[in-house]
Amino acid sequence: MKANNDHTTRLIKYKRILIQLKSLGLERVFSTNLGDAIGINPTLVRKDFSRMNLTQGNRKGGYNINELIDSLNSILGTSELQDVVVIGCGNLGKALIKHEAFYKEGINISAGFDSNPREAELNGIPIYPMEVLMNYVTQHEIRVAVLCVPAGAASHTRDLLADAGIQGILNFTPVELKSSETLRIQNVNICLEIENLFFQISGKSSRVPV
Amino acid sequence: MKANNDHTTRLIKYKRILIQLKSLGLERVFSTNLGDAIGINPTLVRKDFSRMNLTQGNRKGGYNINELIDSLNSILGTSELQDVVVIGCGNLGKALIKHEAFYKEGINISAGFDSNPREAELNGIPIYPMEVLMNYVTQHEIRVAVLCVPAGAASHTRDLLADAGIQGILNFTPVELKSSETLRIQNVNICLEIENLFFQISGKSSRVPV
DNA sequence: TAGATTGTTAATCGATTAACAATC
DNA sequence: TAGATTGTTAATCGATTAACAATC
Repeated sequence: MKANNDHTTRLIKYKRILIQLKSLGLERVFSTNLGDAIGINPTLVRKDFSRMNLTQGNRKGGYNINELIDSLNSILGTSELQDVVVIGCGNLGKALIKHEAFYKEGINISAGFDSNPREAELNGIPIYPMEVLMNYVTQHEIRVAVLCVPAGAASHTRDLLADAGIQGILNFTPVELKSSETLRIQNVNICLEIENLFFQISGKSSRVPV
Repeated sequence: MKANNDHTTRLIKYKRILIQLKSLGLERVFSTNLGDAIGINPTLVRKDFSRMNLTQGNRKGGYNINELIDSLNSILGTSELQDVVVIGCGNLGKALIKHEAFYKEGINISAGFDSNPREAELNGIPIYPMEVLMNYVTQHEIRVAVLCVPAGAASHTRDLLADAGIQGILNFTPVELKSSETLRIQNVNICLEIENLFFQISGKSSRVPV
């Protein structure tokens, strides 16, 4: 599970680096280059490629960047726009809706939902009341939601989303939600990350024996 | 590194669960309870406690919650407010500054910085131009920054923060920054997490052999 | 050809878990 | 005491890395 996740994350990173290298005019790349770029051992790069069955490297000239990008696209899914909805349009939800950088990276926020919408749209993206969520999600075949509701509403909203047929949630609430068979959850706990940072830099972390 | 990170994350989670259990009136807790709560094996809970040298469980009655919280506090650092600054006051930066939930969890946003501030304060939190960053950070002994600048400014701002003596960065830009000896970086790449979710639910992830 | 890089097997490393004696 | 739970050692598991034959 965790491993698979790490593995996937690396594949996505390879793809991004490759697109950048391509835009710089490069045509071929070595496992060492990719390893350097994402901070891992080149052997692991080759192992990753081998694991995804694209044994297409040339034992002299490395990998063809275009072919590699194609392979990664076919494995990771298209590089076209992927629709998500934002649930909870408070400060954070609104910021994500207005955040233009997502679009550039292939993510399209198709609508926002709020139990009590203060505006009808933001940057041209419609904001609907929660009541129409189920309908909207079904009609537009939305599979992924970004959860930005207050902590108190997290668990209840998770269930709503599950009922509506959502399959993946990026969870920004401080309530840690657990993945199930049909609903995959990625928790982003900002406070926990900050607390973690404070601990790491406190020097106390080295006291914990390895 | 990764391991240590996971270990720390678990310690923080224990602490939070324990505080909640305490607020419910509980006084003692078993390793099984904590394991259930954060979704891990109870042996790992005991191992974690053992690793941090608080062998204080009672072989019949489990652990005393108060003692456990005290121990965790002394290891993780105080539970008092911890000051951070937000760098980059665009949509996301502003949202974090206005996000009141941080305060409840012991995190105090002490100021915001922007290369071109549009307002002097938000929710009573002052917004300063980048020029005064170094001075402010030194004077207020700020050690952790939350980075919300545009992708193009990420790397440059990282260097600025390092020069100013910042020791930890929570990085919300899509540019993956690397930790150094003196500057620890926690990357939160929203687009990557979403892309990961889409892959996980696509069913293709199971094609990748384990 | 000689040199370089891949793909893959075997070795290592570290984290998690099982098992169980200690003991409350 | 008998039963239950801890603390810790040994076993397992999986991910990463080293080594190296294959080959361009």
